[in-house]
Amino acid sequence: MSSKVRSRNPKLAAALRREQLLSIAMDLIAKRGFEGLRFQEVAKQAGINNATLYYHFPTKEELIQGVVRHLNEELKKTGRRAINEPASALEELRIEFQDLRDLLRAQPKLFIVLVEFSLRSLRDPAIGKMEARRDGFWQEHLSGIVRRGIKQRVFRRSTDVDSVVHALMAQFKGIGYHATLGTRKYQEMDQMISEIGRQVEHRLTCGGK
Amino acid sequence: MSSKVRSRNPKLAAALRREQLLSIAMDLIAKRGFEGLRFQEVAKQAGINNATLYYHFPTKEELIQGVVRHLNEELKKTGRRAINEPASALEELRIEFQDLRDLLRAQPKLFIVLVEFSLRSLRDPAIGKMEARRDGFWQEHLSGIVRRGIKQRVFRRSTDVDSVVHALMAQFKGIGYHATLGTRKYQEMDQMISEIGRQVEHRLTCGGK
Amino acid sequence: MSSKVRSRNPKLAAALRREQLLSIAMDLIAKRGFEGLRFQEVAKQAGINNATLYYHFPTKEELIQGVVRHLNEELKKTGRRAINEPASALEELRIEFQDLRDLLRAQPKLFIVLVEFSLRSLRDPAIGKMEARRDGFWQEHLSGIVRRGIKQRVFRRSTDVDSVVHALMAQFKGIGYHATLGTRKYQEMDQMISEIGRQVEHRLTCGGK
Amino acid sequence: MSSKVRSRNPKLAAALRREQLLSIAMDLIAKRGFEGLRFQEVAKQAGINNATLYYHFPTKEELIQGVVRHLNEELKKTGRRAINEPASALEELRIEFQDLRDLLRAQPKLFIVLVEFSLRSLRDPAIGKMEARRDGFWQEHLSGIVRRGIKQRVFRRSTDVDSVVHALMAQFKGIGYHATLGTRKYQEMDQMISEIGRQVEHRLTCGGK
DNA sequence: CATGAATGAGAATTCATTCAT
DNA sequence: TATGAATGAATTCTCATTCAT
Repeated sequence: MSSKVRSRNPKLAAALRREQLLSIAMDLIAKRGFEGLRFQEVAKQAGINNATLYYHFPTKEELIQGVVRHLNEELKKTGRRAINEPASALEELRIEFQDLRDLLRAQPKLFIVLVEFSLRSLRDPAIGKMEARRDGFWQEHLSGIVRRGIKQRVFRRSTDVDSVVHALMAQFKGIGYHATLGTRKYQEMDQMISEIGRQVEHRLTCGGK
Repeated sequence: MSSKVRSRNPKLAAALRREQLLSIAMDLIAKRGFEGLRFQEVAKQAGINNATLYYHFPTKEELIQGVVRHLNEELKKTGRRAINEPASALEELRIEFQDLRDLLRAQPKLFIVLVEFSLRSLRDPAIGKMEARRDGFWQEHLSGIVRRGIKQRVFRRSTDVDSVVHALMAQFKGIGYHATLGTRKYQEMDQMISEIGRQVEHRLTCGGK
Repeated sequence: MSSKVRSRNPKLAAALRREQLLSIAMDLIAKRGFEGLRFQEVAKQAGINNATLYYHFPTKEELIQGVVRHLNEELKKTGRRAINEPASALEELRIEFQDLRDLLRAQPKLFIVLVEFSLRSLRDPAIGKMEARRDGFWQEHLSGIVRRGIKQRVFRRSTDVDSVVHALMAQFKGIGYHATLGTRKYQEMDQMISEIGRQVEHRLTCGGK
Repeated sequence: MSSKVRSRNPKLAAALRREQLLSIAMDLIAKRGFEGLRFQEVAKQAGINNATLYYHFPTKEELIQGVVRHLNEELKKTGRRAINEPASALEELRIEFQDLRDLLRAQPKLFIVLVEFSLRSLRDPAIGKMEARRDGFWQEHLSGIVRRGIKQRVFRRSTDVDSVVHALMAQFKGIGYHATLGTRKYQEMDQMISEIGRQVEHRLTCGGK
């Protein structure tokens, strides 16, 4: 089992094994919850010995922080669609919603783990920092879109960037949260996302206070 | 310490003690997380012996289910404002947002505990059932408002009730989630809530597809 | 529930309640084993409060000793058949076997409890004494039969009373033990008892060393 | 203390340690009873930590089942005398009695543990199965002897194999039971065993119904 | 890299017993 | 007699972590 990961390149092999271990750990967090993550269980599922896992991650804390980074990588992968220079900020925003919808279908686990980490961040400063950093990046990203929208005159001139961005973050989080921990029917989920998308667009593009 | 709860009426005293214990447990869940809830700690904070707590709640599971009920009671208390017959569904909706804002300020802990329970409901069927029930009631409540709004011609005739209600639930959840586990500045929070409120109103009241 | 036991005569009522409690305790020992006997469980099954049971039996040890006495009473009830002056010692012996067979069918629980007490007597001196006393009486009883048999010339003159009596005790115990904790088919049980009975008779009545 | 068990051969060392632990557990059952067996006590007597014992036996149940197997091994060791091709079935039977007598002197604890297990088998299905299996093997073994005796014309032709075998089992159990939990004088014990042996032989070898 | 064995510090739960009313 | 509430002392079991090989 463990031999499958070995290769001629030891550095690569080590990195692969790390990835494998982190992936197992993340799945376990999704399945059993943050506090349900057991060092022994990770090792067992990887087919290695308890103590060997300690070679890769000298403490549970480090394993967890590895999972956070692993999660961030996973989230980045989805955002790639945005690279193909979209026509307008509105387009960009729609892509954000689309990405969310896709990710919800493809990897619902991610959202559960995200919620687990949010809670953990309240108690674990190290996680808190990493979570704040991710939120910060995201906020920046969304701010960019909104600002571009205003500049492009696609969005109302009177738009309050910060409020809208926080609203968007809350809405995105809410969608992920409600979809994975509440409703679980795809159809309902899609209609809900579309509805929120329309609300946002409506408000951002129409005139008025 | 334990004597504070005693009174001439034993039934009342028992109920009060239960409330006290559940309140302590809920606070602990907010502070240390669901899995961080220690039976001993609850007893200690109540000033009673470990085993005495078992007299009141024969298992940890029962204590936890008690906390869910306690939480539901707390949530109901907030909704009372809605009783004073509001003028229209729009008014009702605004009250919902207002209630949310108030509760977020008054008892931010509740939202943390709510998230903890959502996660727990994935793994614990008993909690799952209770959570589904609460969500169901809430959905009904919001559906009523939206339907009344349509009947009153305050909301667009073409409104798809289910989508809107799920959108609202996701947004409310997102607000609580983002406000307690992300941003924590009151001003940002308020602006975010207002922004979402305006989006919703805009979409529900303006004509168009 | 508890009122059923009450009567005009308080002394009688108390005695009846004691009997009831001991009976419950004995059944519990049969069902769950000696160490499985729970003070709380006895109270619960009697429909009284934990603390009330302490009124009747100030300690668990006293409850247990009460059960031993209760068991002895039960055992005495069976022996009554022997009173009707049997013709000979052989007759008496046969009655012993018959009594055993009957008791095994009527109250198999007794034998389980007897075994429980034998084991307990190894560790609990108080029980040990009571058990030794019962065994002593029984030994006397059997010695009487054997001696009468010799005097009546029904049994071999060369019979060694002590050996035979101990053999009988071992056999009776073995029958109860094997029948309740091993075989449980009535037919097999009866044939086994008859076989042993024949062996004993054969040896006791035939000539030769 | 724990180092005494270590050796160059790790497999052997592990097996030895297991044996050591099981032996300690069996002694404790004999001394304190089945329910008096404390995981901690076993660990303490082995000079290892509580948790280390759990490394070897993941649950108390597994430890106990290990003890049953250990006990069976011990019992098998005694039966070896029978291998030296005895002259006749009568000889074989006498060897059985002799083995019993020897074992009673050499390892009286075994009998206590056997009784403990019989009782436990009433409540614990896993133990029940193991006990039934042992009894089954023993029954087969004794049946073989009796059948050979009939074929060899040493035992009465009209012998009912099943009854005799069950009678023998009950008698053997009774001897062990009475000798370890009742009488404890060697002389009385020996005479009792001889007496029963003579009864059995007499009945099996003499003619008559 | 890898492993088997070991450990200390908890954590939940049980139970006989006590006490005020 | 009877009860509800309380308690201390166990006891089983879990888990992150360490260490010799």
